[in-house]
Amino acid sequence: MSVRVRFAPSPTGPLHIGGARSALFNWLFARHYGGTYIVRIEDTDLERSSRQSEENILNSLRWLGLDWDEGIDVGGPYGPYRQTERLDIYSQYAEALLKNGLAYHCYCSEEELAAEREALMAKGELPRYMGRCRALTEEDCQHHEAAGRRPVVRFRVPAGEVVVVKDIVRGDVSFECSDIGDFIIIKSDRIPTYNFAVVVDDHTMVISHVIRAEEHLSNTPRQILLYNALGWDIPEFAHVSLILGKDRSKMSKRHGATAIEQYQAKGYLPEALVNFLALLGWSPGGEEEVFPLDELKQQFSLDRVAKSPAVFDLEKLNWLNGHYIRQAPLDQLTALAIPHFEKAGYLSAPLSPEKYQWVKMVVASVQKHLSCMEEITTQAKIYFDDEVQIEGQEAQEIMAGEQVPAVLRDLIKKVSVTISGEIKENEAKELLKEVGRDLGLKGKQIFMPVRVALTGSTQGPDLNQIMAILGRDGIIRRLSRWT
RNA sequence: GGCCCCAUGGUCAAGCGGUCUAAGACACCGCCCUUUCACGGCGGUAACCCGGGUUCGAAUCCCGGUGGGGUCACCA
Repeated sequence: MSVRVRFAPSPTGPLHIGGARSALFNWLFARHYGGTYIVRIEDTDLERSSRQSEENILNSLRWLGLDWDEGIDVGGPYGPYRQTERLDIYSQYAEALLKNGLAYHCYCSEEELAAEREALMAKGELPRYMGRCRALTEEDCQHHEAAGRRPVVRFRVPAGEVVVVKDIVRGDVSFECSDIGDFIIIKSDRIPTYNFAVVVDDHTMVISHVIRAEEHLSNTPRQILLYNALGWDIPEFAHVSLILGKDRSKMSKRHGATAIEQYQAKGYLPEALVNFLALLGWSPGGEEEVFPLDELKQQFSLDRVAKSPAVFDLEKLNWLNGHYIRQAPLDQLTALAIPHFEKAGYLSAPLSPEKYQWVKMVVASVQKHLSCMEEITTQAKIYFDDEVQIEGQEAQEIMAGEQVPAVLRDLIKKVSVTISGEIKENEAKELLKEVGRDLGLKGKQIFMPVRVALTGSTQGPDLNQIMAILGRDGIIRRLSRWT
C-alpha cells in the first residue's frame, strides 16, 4: 500500500505551533517512505474561514520547507482540495446514508437542543442528542418543512456497540456507542460537519495514514462508525500528543507566540523551528540533538513518537536557533538582519555595495551572540549610534581611571595617520599594542577604557572587530569627547 | 462531572524484565580557553508520582490511587 498522508488545516487563523508539528510529522512520514503529502483546506466553517488565512498557512508551510504534492494551488488527481468545493461529493454520500436509513433528517431547533442539553446536565447526565427525530414519518417531515424548518442530517449511531480505535502511537482505544449521541453530518445550511467531511475526504483522497493531534482522538470513533456505514476501509491512525505551554495546559496565545509567522518575524530560522518541533514528541534515540530537515526525513518513524504531552520550551528553541545562526552563511544572515535594522531606523532601503559589506561585518561581529535575528538591533546598536552612553557603575569607574585620557589621546593620534580610513582587525590589534608600549601600560588598562569609550559597555564583540567596523573616523568621533 | 489519554531530573527525552549505583540535550553551577561578554571544551547539581501485586529479579508487566491533559457544538 502506498503512503498517502495529509495535513488538513482550517483556515481560521495563522499556522500554529501545534499545527506546524502535525504538518511536519505528516511530511516527514510521507518523505521517509517516498509517499505523497497532501494539504487539504478544511473551510467548512464559513464564518471563520478566510482566503487570507489559507494563504498565510500555506506561506508558513512553505517557509518551513514542507512542500506538498497535492493541494489547492498545485492541484492533483483527487481534487478539489478545498472542502467548500466538494459539497456535492458530501451530499452524494449523505444521500446514500439517508437512503439506507443509516442517517435521518432532524428538525430540532438550536434552542430545543440547548434546552435538552441543559436538562440532561441538570440531571447530572451526559449531554447528548437523545434521538427525538430518530423515527420521524414522512408526514412529520412535511409538517416541519411547511413550518419553514430546515433539517440537519444526523447519523444513526448503532446501539450497544463498542468502537475500537487502533492507533499506531496509542494502541487500541475503545469507546462505547452509548456515550455517543446521533451526531450531525450535514448542517442545516447543507454544509457537512468536520467528522463527516474528513471521512469522505480521507477516503476519496485515498489517505493511508491519518496523523494528527491527540485532541482528535475522541472524534475518531464517530469517524470509524461512518467508515463502517459507508462500507469503507479504515485508514491507519496515529494521534500525536499535544504541545503544552509552561503551565501544562494546551498551548495558547497567553503562553506567548503561538503562530509560526510570529517566529518568522522574530527572526527564527525555519531549520531551527523544524528541528525543535520534531524533537517535541519524537526522538531518534541517539545522543544527537541537531537534525536538519533531510536528516529528520531519513530518521523519522511513527513508532518513536512519544505518548505523553510535551511542554514547549522556548529556552531550548533559542539555543537551537542560536546554533543554526552560528552555522548560517553570512550573506544569508545579513539578508535577514537588514529588515530588522531598517525597522529600527538604523538603515534605509537601497544599500550601496560598500555599505552592504560594512553591514556584513556588523553581522559577523554579533553572530555568536544571537539567539534570534530580532536581537540583532540591540546587539549591534553600538555601531549605529555615536552618542555613546556609559552604562553601569563598572564602566563609569573604568573611565575614571587616571591613565584613560592619555590612552585615548594616544590612540586617536595613532588612528589618525591611517590614510584610507579603513582599519583592519589585525591593524587595530597592533595599534592598541603600540599604545600600551608608548605608555607602559598593559591589558585591561588600555583595552577596557577603549571598549567603554567606544561602546559604553564593558562587554560586547571583539574589540578589534569593533574598531574595524567603526573605522578611523568613527573611532576618532567617539574618542574625542574624552580628551 | 462522564468518557478518553498520559505519568523518568525544572524542561525535552533515552530506556521496551536483569548490562540502571538510569544516557543525552536545554537551563543552572564550576573550571579551562579568551585583552571583555559570548562561542567552544571539560566537569558538576538534579529524576523513575504513590500503594499493592506478578516475577528469582520491575523505571520497564498488571491493578488501584493520585496528579496532569484532552474531549463532550448545526467549530474544526
